[in-house]
Amino acid sequence: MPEPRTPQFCLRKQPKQTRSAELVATILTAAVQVLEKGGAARFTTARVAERAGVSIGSLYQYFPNKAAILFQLQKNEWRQTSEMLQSLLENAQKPPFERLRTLVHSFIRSECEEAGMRTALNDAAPLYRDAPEARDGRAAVDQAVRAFMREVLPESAEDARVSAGDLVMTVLCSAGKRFSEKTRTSTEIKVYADAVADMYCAYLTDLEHRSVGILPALRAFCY
Amino acid sequence: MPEPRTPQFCLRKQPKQTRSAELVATILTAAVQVLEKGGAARFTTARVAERAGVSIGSLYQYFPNKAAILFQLQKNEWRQTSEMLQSLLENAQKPPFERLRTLVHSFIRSECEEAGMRTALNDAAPLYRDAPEARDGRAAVDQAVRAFMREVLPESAEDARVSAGDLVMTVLCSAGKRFSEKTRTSTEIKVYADAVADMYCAYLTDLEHRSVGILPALRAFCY
Amino acid sequence: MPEPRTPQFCLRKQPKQTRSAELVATILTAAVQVLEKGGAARFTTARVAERAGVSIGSLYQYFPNKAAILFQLQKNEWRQTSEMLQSLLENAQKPPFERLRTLVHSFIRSECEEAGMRTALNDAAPLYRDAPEARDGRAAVDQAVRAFMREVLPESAEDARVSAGDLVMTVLCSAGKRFSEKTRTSTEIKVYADAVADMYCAYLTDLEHRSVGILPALRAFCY
Amino acid sequence: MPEPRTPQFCLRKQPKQTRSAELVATILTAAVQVLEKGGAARFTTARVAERAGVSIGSLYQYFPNKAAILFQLQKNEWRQTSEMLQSLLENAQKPPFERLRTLVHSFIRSECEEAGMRTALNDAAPLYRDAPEARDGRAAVDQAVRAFMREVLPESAEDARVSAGDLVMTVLCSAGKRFSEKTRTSTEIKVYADAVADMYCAYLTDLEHRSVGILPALRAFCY
DNA sequence: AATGAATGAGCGTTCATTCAT
DNA sequence: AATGAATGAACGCTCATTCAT
Repeated sequence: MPEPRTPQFCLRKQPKQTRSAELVATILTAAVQVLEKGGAARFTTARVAERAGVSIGSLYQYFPNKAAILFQLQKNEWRQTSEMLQSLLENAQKPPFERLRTLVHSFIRSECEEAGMRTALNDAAPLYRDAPEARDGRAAVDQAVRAFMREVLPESAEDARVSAGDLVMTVLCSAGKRFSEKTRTSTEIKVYADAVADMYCAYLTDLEHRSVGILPALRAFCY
Repeated sequence: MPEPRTPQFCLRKQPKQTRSAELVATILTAAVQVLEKGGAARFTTARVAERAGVSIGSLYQYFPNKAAILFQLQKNEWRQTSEMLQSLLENAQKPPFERLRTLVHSFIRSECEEAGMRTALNDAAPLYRDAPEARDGRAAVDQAVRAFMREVLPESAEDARVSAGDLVMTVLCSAGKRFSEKTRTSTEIKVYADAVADMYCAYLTDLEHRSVGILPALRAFCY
Repeated sequence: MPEPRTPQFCLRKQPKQTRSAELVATILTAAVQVLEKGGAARFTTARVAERAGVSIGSLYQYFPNKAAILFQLQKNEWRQTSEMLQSLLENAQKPPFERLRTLVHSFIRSECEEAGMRTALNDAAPLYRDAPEARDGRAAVDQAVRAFMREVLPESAEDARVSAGDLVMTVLCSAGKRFSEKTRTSTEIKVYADAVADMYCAYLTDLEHRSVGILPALRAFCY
Repeated sequence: MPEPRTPQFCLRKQPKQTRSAELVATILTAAVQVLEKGGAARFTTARVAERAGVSIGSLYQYFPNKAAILFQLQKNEWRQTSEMLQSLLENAQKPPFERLRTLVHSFIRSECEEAGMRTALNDAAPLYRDAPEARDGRAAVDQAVRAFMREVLPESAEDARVSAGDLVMTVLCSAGKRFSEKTRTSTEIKVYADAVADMYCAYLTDLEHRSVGILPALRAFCY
């Protein structure tokens, strides 16, 4: 069994002590600022350390390399987004499509709000993209999405539901990222989010109807 | 008199002579190989020159800087895709939605085929992203898309058509890019492309019906 | 918010610690040697670092760029010359013209002593010439010169004194530089310095006499 | 007898044919323009050739290297200046000191007029400075100066005259160069040139008087 | 634990000069 | 004679990472 290569992207030590945890937080905050200010190209460990008011040596005591900092940033983004999506999807108070619409709006708005940082983080993606831990964050969201899809597509086959859920999430992420590349007004965001939500609703409605055989005629139109 | 900022991303000399054109082609081919082999991070002018069997000086006689090479690669990609999309959209033989479906399939398949190079090219985007010439390639496609939308949404308002066309293209591009990040089997591609096409068809159908007032009931389902 | 153009010609860190100060001194000494040995054309950061027995990275930790090294050298020259000129001008023991003569001798001798380095430094001037800090060194000397001129030309108008002082200094600098371009014997130096001093004395004497109206006849000789 | 190292600074071929002579002239004119436009740092053979509308190959057929072009430029400057100085010095119509004053004015004005080019040429001096032919241009002027000095200092010893002449010329050149480093108004030029001329007149007058023993008292003032 | 000075491989780019055509 | 494509050594400079203190 080959020894796993040590310096990956994970934290060097689990910061149990409060002191350490604070330091990590400070560094990550500084990293965000550096990323926002100068973009991925100007993101250097020296700048992060300076901004954090910490020596480079200390920085390297908690992060094995530059990529690890960026990866941690990305993980935090994912966790945050993930929590938002979950809470919106599980809110049983509202009808499913209304929840979906809200989710689209929230997601896209949040993408636009931190566009600068996200673009920079995205530019830096090549540095941490290969991390195996990268997809761990998705599990929780995936589960919530699947549960949601069972509500919306009760009659469809399970694999159809899974793939529909994947498509919805993939499109949301990618289109959100693309859309937020430019600065957007509040109105632009609303219009775009509504269009995406409309598309989702039409798609999911159609999908369900097809599986229960209600609209064969409509489907024929596609060919 | 402010010095004209000559060296942007355009070619240094229009290669009129066959000799020059060949050299440019050789360099671009080498660039693709370097990009595929080592990704954006290992893409250096020296490596490109070496791979092309050309001195670094010769390389710089045709390209003003590294970004220009990448930009030229991107432009070629764009042109190629653009031509494909146009020819598929304008093919009046098939019904619109079938054309759309074919287009989605072709686009996503082509994205997946050169995934490695495209990903690397995308990683390098920060280097040429700000080029003013970057959006010139879209004009032709945009026009074809608008014409197509007039076929599909004859009753809708013009601005609704434009925004629907934008959404369709944005989603296609971004979702295609995202999807092709991983290696995909032919089946995965088909399933995914069908799902996207289904989504588009449902969306556009719904959009048109709404504007002619046929399906108010279906829309109510969304809330 | 325009990025503050940090890296000019000043030192990157004020070398507070002895360690740093020593390193800076080592680098500057090496720079002088490189300059003397190979002239401005062969003055490269790599050579300076190598000669200083220091990595190129270390060099750049203290100097933001090549020009900064040369500029520092120039500043040191200026400071040294400046101190010499001041002390000679203010020495109230000797009569003014004797002080002036001593000054000319000292200045020209010192120019000739380090001629090689000074010529090279001068050749490199285009690199740092535009520095705003370049003229700060002159203030102290200017003041001393003005005070001296008040002794020598007590009856002349203030602006005449200022312009006479400027002329004397300009001529001294430029003629000294030109003269020291070739290797000179001690005798040549003495002869030349005496000639310059004679010229100054004659000029200043004449100037003062003219303003007090003593020698109108002598002036007539000029036309 | 060792074969003289071929590629020095002289022209590659004496351009006997009109065609060649024209080409050389074209190149030199272009060189001046390149020098004026971009300074010494941007002075490249490629730019000169392009500006001259000539291939680099042709350029190298007439000039063995870059330095040779600059050297030729410098020689032309010298010849031009030289002719001006000679004609002014030899003009027997006016009294000597008036000629000298005119000369100073003309010289400094001409230095200021082409300041940009001259500064650039000076910056490039390290490239051609070592040419042995460099001092040939001075012979004619030196002779004219010596003749002039015999007029002004008829009673002085020959070597005193020579060294006075040298001083006058050295100071004129160097002070002119220094003075013309900044852009100057017509008034500034006049004031400065008059000051220099005054200095010369006072100096030469004093020198002559000293050698004929007229002003021992004045001389005493110097010590 | 914390520091930050030191390292040096590596990068993008220029330009004087040559030489096959 | 004229061309201009080709060369490649050399440059200035950055920055992730280490390690002696």
